Amino acid sequence: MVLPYKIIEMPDFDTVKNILENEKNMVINIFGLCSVFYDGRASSIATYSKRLISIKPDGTVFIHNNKKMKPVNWQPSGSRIKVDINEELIISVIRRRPKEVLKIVIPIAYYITLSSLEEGEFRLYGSEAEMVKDVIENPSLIEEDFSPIAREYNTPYGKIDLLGKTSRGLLVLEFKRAQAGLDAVSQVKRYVDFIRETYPNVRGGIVAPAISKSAYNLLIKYELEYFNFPLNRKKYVELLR
Amino acid sequence: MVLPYKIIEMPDFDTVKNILENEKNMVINIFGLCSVFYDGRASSIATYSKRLISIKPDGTVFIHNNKKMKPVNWQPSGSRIKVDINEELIISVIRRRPKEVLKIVIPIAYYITLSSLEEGEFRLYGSEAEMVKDVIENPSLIEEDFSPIAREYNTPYGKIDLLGKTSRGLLVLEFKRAQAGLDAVSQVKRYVDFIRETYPNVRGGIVAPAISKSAYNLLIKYELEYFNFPLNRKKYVELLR
DNA sequence: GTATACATCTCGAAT
DNA sequence: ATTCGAGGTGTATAC
Repeated sequence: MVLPYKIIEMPDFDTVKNILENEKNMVINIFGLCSVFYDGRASSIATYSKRLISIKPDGTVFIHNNKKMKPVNWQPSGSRIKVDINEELIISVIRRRPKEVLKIVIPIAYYITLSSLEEGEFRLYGSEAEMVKDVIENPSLIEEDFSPIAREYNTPYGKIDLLGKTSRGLLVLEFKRAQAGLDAVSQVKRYVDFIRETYPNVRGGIVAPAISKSAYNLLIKYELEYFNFPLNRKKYVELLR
Repeated sequence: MVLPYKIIEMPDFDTVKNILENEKNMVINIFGLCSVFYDGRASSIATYSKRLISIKPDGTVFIHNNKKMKPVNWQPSGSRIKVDINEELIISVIRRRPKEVLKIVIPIAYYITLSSLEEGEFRLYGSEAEMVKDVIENPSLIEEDFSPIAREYNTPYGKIDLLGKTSRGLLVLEFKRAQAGLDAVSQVKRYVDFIRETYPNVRGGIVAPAISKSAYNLLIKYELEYFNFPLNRKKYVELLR
């Protein structure tokens, strides 16, 4: 039986270089002392410290320290990897668009692991798209005579989540899966202003399980409306059993 | 010399449980077959697949598959970890606020690594805050007679990056380190509308290295202004040498 | 390619 | 504890 992993402790630089250049289907983790230089959308310097470097077959690279979710440095998928050996091991990760370079300088590698990860099957429940779907399937959740016209309706100033009408005219709806903030109010305002240019009889509203105090104040100032719509989580929890 | 890591291949469940409960200063990586159930802000199911689980001392947990930057599942720092052994190894990661639970079910663990990662020193150059600083130090970059009054000036509808005045009245400035979009325009609009309520003689503008076409159109519609301000990257690149 | 908005966004700062 | 906005946001999607 072939094991789905390989581990090399205290590898020399040639071994690491060889692995990085030839193992194209494994996720590679290197634990070592390293300094990291980034230049692209911004620039950064991370001085020598013990960090964990992960490299995926699709060109994703990230470097973690001992805290938090966010890597210290990274490069998204599609990046190209180059390895050089000097006094130290140097891994360069290059991205074309936007043009950016990550340079990882490694004086000591404590171990390197190769693991044959899979993509796996994954399902997520409770997205904004599902909220919109729920409303389309049951429009009276919004107003008794609400009837949807278009989903993701395009305007020059952004896409309307759901455009519909009632006996009182058009209704522009912006959905938020969590508490709505100022940005959500500004979105609806942009859409309603645009629609109103050609169709004066239009209202706008936010559909969300909650709204921040100042967002609500702004909403009122703009003469928009708030539709409280608690995400029905129960049905998703059922699926997890 | 004590090595800054430990690796156990094909560990039994008791060994993994013991490590997770007692090794409080190491970053722990487990490569194994696992299924993952998440319920909290949303819900998700990841069926059995070979994935890499990382656990940091601060309670951060993330689970990667073989592609992309984003973990399949995760839990941010501050989460509490509980380990149970049944037929399978079950790692529960619990967060209080918001209330959410991640359940990792592991029938086979191929290896577990413990690595003593450090926080390290890190500096980032090229943030929006630096742009604002540059303008404050050299206000004529905006307009000949521009003079800053307040940074991060608070309004009920968000914070103004930089409030200043010229001979023509007040000037509200919103900075963007990259290309400005519709959202940036909406921000300035909110701030200018508010200031105008008490001080009619006010203009608003976006300071950015670029602006999208539709954002520019909206800017004009709102009678706001665009100040082209290319981020001077050269000085940061110098620092990387 | 460009742009727009979502995200279990994460994270820090300020109230 | 809440809320706001920045972020090297990443990611998918539509044009």
